[in-house]
Amino acid sequence: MVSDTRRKLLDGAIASLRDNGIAGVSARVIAAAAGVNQALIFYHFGSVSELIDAACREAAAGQVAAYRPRFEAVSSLRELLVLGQELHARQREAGNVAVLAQVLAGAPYDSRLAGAARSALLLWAGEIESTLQRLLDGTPVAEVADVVALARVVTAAFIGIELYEGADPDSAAAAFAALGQLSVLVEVFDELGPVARRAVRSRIRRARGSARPRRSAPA
Amino acid sequence: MVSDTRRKLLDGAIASLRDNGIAGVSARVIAAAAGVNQALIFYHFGSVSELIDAACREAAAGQVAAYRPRFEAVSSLRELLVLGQELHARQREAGNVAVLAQVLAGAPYDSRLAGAARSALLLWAGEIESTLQRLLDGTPVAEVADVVALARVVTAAFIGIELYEGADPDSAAAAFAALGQLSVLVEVFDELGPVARRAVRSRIRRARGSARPRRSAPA
DNA sequence: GTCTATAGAGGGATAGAC
DNA sequence: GTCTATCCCTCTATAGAC
Repeated sequence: MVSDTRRKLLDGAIASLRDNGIAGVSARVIAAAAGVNQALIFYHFGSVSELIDAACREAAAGQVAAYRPRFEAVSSLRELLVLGQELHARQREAGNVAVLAQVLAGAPYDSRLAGAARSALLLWAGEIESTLQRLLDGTPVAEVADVVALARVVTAAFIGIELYEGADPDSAAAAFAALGQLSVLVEVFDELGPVARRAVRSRIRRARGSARPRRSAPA
Repeated sequence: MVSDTRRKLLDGAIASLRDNGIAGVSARVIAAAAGVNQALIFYHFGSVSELIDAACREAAAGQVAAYRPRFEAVSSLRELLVLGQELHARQREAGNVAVLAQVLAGAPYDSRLAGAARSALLLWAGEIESTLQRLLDGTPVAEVADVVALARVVTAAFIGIELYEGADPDSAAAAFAALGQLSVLVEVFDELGPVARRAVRSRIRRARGSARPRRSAPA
């Protein structure tokens, strides 16, 4: 059972990150958002970075768990996209993806943040990965695409769009629309069935000669 | 002609953003990197945000101009990807994409940074857009994809991968590999020619009924 | 245009009373 | 566990000498 103050601080950290950005968070800002004394951050978590680390891990785990049934209900790429758009829209209220983007921006300069970011990315990418695995299994696309890696591009693109949104909301909307178009393309491709499969196989044979071989799924 | 001090400050701002992140830059840090007195930032630019704004716009314009011939020489999606990977690798030295990611992270909380980020994104996305336009013109993919929007997803994905790299370098490499696989898919698709075209057209007709209509290119 | 010095706010972190 | 008070540092920005 997490004590009341710890709870408030974890929530306050996420709220501050969302409202002030990684450049605007501080012990005082977080404590004010949490409604507790500033010194308690150091008593309970040791430092601001450690608090953010804990808050980010917890929030990501909770969010991913909450969306798991939704991911499991998805039965096509376009449904996955719709889920992504909903997730993006909900960010206005909860802001968890925006928070992740902020932590990610700070990661290269703070090892605690890096750990938190890695943990959150793994959770989200894992969820996307198992969904893609299920959707693409046995399709021609699966022959050419490494699903693990694909899940990571999708995750990266999602975060990129989130950041894009902060600077240029209209363009971000257009980017989402384009993702939808790409998913249509993949679906059409899969509907081509054997024709596509043959073309893919012959292309891969050709590519093997000149390009580096396709990597197997990393750990 | 940009004065010597202004020049040093513009360079120092980019270097500091790259080395310290948006959360770690300050007038003192930038002045130290530039090797000039801290007070000169305010004399020449008015504020730290305004300096970053100017530096970011200038750097983006310079980088895009420098890469323009390379973009123009690209003749396939996979070549475009190779160019992207090279650009990504060069970031270890110049760090301009990482800088853009940092500015982007700060954009929602600072209108100056937002302007700088918008400007840089427009430049990069524009370059990618005209390249894609050239590569995809007349292909089946062009029938389903809005090139303007597509360029923005690619830009967003690129930035997302850059951030991903800061937290989890191995995964970022995997993400790049997946982009390569997607470009193979698109190429195979285009090689299918009339078959793909017919499938796309019929799919679009079906989609028009249930989904919202495809948007025309925004301004 | 460049410097020193400094005002005044806010930062992380700790000591010690309760 | 929580509080106040505080140390000492860094921050932006400006004033004023040169």
